Amino acid sequence: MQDERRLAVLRAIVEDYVATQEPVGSKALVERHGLGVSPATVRNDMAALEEEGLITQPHTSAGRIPTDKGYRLFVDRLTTIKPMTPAERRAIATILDGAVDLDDVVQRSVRLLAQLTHQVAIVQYPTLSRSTVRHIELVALAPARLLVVLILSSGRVEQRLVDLAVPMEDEGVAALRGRLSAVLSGRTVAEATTALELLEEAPGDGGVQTVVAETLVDAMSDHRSSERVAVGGAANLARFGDSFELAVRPLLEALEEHVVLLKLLGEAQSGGLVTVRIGHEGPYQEFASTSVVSTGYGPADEAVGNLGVVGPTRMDYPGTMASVRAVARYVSRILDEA
Amino acid sequence: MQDERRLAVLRAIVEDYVATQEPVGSKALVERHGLGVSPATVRNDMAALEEEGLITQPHTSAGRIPTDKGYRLFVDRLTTIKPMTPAERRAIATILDGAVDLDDVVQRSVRLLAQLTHQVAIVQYPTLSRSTVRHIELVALAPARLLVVLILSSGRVEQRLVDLAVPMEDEGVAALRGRLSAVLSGRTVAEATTALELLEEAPGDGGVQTVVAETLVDAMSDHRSSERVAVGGAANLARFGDSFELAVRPLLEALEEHVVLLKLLGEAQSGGLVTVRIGHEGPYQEFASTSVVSTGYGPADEAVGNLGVVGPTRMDYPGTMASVRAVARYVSRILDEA
DNA sequence: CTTGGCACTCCGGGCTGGTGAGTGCCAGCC
DNA sequence: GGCTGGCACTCACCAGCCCGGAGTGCCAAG
Repeated sequence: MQDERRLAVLRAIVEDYVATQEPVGSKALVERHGLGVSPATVRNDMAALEEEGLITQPHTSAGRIPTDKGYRLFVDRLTTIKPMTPAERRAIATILDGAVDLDDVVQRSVRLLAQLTHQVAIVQYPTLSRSTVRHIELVALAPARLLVVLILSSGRVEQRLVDLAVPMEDEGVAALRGRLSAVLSGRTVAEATTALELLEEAPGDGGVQTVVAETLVDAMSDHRSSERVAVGGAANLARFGDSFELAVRPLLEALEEHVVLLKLLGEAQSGGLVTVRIGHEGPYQEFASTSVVSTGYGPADEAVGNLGVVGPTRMDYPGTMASVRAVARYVSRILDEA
Repeated sequence: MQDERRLAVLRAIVEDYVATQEPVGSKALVERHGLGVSPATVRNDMAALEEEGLITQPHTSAGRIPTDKGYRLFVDRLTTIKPMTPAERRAIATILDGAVDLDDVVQRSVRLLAQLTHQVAIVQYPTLSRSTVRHIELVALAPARLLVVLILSSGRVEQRLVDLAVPMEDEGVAALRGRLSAVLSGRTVAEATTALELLEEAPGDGGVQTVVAETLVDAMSDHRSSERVAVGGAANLARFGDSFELAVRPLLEALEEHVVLLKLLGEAQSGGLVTVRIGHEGPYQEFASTSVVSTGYGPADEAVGNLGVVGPTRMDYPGTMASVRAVARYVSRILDEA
């Protein structure tokens, strides 16, 4: 079957090009990979592959490089995700198990992912929308000043200061805390928000209830809508090698635009599936020469956030996919335990 | 006085080189600046300036560029900090006044500074060491689980979860809170830390006091020693123009090493003084072609943190210094009000 | 001390020719 | 029908070369 051989040639081209970063020619190909045919045969195959739009030559009579379509086929059909070595697994486990709180988990994940893949890593903070209210605390710091603490099942703690128009008795604070706790405890953030909006309307103790409810709604919506991300491994941008202006610059600018990054990460994929967005497949044409490898994470198959890396289309897909998947799994496990 | 003219020539060279980024020759100099002498005269002056090590030529028979020493003299004696325009002042005020909490102030400052200077901005989070303990709260989330909340005068709120070996009565929690509050309230973080270390020793209620004290010490030391910084405007690295490998890469790598950034910012300068560290004057020789413009900020002349920008030695010092100073002042004012 | 003149240096761009990697095609072979 | 060796062809890349231009240093005169 010369059809199979052609795919083998495509795979060899992708692997070589990723490794050397140079167009790969027919002769080098047969030497490096053990396909038992002559260069001339490979040339014919290459012509066919080019016909199908899977590879291309940067200029006449140079070697071939894969097109986005070529990478796509490679990722979909020609590769299996490399398993992580035991040593790598241990390293991941040790680093992530040392985290002290949720933010620390996110920050460690970003660093880890950047190190493992030698690329720019992006980790989305877990969304609150699916987490539930575990506890609410009101603390009177001063007669007319309240500290509102909101603890969610995801482990996130939000706190806000509220200045009151009128001073408030300790019993009043306790009563309000009791009321809020009764209404909100165990509810999801979405449910809690609607419940609070009702409370806001109700006339209460001199407007205190209203302002506290507003604050809580604000605290909940804040980190749900303007979802935050952590970025790491910007130094790996240097790996783009050529085309500073073309590829590195737009990325550098995007790194501080968290909205753009979130869009790059894309929709959450649950169930351990890793999404690969190659070059122009993405939402921005500025990133025509970058690929995004991402996946969702979260306890028990329920995605509460995404993480992934972005790098040149010419990247080591099997290895990168493996790292992304492995880190997502460990993060999920940690969230499960917490 | 030809001595004065020589300094004028130096100033002109610095200004032209900063603007054009190209070595500046004698002819262009007399044309662009109105020094009423001939190119030949300027050449003599240039030779003298070169003799003193203030300027140099990249290669024989090219224009001159300032040396680090030349920039130093320029900054020290030849320039006054450009005042900000009213429009700029208003912009700064509007942006910073919109901040909702301490972290937001820091993040907005970084963005602002990066925008104003078109360079990489660094803002250190306020240190805790000078702030005092305003309030301590213990909340029993579960029989054997405590939430510890620590509120500091700087406005920072730290919270930790503590798992207890044995369950604890509500009265015990209240008593412990009272004891801690009595010992710590109003103390500086440093004082509080030593006080807590004594408490740790004392045998208490089944080790609860010990573990809570440890947690508090940890929370206080955490953000004091590993002081955090915010970074912004990484995209402005592109402004380095040439010498990607030489200048941009080390910086790109340093941007995630917060320790390095802190060292770059240097010692806090209070009293509105702006520090300029030019090229090799800094602590790292990798950054021989970058300068750091920084200053301290904090309420009432008491520096609680630094902020600044880092950019190529060839930068607009007067403008940059003005921006850094202006932002530091506004941030200080906000901290004063809070 | 300043100025105009002059010879000198050297970077940078454009042109040229040689080299090598790689291709496409064709005719022969299994 | 598919594979192979051979061969002519095409470019990118590099080194060498030349040349113009910007800029300098020096000198002698004002």
